[in-house]
Amino acid sequence: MNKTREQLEALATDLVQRDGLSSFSFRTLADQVGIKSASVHYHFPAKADLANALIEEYSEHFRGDLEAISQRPDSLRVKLESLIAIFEGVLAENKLCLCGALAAEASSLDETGQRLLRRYFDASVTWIEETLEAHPDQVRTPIPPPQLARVLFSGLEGALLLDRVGEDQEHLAAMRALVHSVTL
Amino acid sequence: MNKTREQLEALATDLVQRDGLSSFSFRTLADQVGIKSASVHYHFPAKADLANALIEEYSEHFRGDLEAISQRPDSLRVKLESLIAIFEGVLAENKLCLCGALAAEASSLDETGQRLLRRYFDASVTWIEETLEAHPDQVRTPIPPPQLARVLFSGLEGALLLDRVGEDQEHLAAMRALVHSVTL
DNA sequence: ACGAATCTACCTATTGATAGGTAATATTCG
DNA sequence: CGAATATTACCTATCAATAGGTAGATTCGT
Repeated sequence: MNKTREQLEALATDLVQRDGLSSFSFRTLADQVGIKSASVHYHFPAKADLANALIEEYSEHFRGDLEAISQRPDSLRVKLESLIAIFEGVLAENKLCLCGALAAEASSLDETGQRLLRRYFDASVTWIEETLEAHPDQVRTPIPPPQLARVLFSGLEGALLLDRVGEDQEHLAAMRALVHSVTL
Repeated sequence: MNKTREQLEALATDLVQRDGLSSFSFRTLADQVGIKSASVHYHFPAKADLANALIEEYSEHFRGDLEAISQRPDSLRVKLESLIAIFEGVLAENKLCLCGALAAEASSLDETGQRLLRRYFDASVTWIEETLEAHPDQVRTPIPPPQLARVLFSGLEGALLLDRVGEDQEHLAAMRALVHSVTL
């Protein structure tokens, strides 16, 4: 049905994750999808609207992935490893987290976009926090869940950033070591 | 003597750390420094050359800060806290790490720029690693220094990214908690 | 027939970059 | 020393390309 809009979003998401929001134009998108740039403006009046749509879609999708992990009857360690696996998958495609990429370019977003970004980070950290609190017996560190959750999520975002310019996946691997040491 | 070039570099560094490399043009720089955009090209033939100069300067400066920390007769914990303080200073100015910001936009760099970025991250991680190894008795975690160093540095880079879009400094604060728990 | 989607055909502003020139400051060498 | 020669640090003027964006006509599915 709304195939064009979906194609545009998919393409734009990919490009943002690879090279950032300012690495492509409406013409880039139009050409690849096979329409004219004016038609892209029909779907997304301005570039900030496009960015906001991408953040919402990405957040929703990520939220779904996290819920899927929650549903499984795994140990805390396995759940956190599944979270890391998501980031490893992104890295395998030579991409960044969409929201991480946009956070570095936050001034190109409007107020709504920045709020959406904040909500994404908040939701992610909160999920980790709740996951930690759901398995209090499997946490093996004096760091309280709220702080540990923040260390884990910013660690993952940073590791993705560093591992992409680096040669191997040292940083995400180190995050695995951290998870291993703080879980039973 | 080379005041113009230095002004251009200082201004460009600031702008990259705030909004990324594509947030400003040679004209932006020229106007603020009071010369013509063509004259900016005299100092930096292309934008990638400017980026490379910025990375080199930033890396050198950061390297100096790290060496200053090494020189001081502090405990491991205090040394790592001094490292965090550097990042807190950057956040206080509403900026990102220059190299972190550029890493999100790595495709606008040339091969040299990407190598310089890699070298910056490598050097930083290596410094942490060596600092940890210099105080083996003060490390209180089973995570080996190489991995711990990577967790710490990607954590700091990520925390900066997240805390800047967020309202407070939750993530850098959490990094402090981590350092507190892994050092004696 | 109607509205959603796309088109043609623009516009204005800006981008990074180049060519060619100029005045002042250094450097080199008879 | 002092004349010849570079070099530094700018300038004006201009380029083709691209940016995001708009107005209004047209096509297409239901």
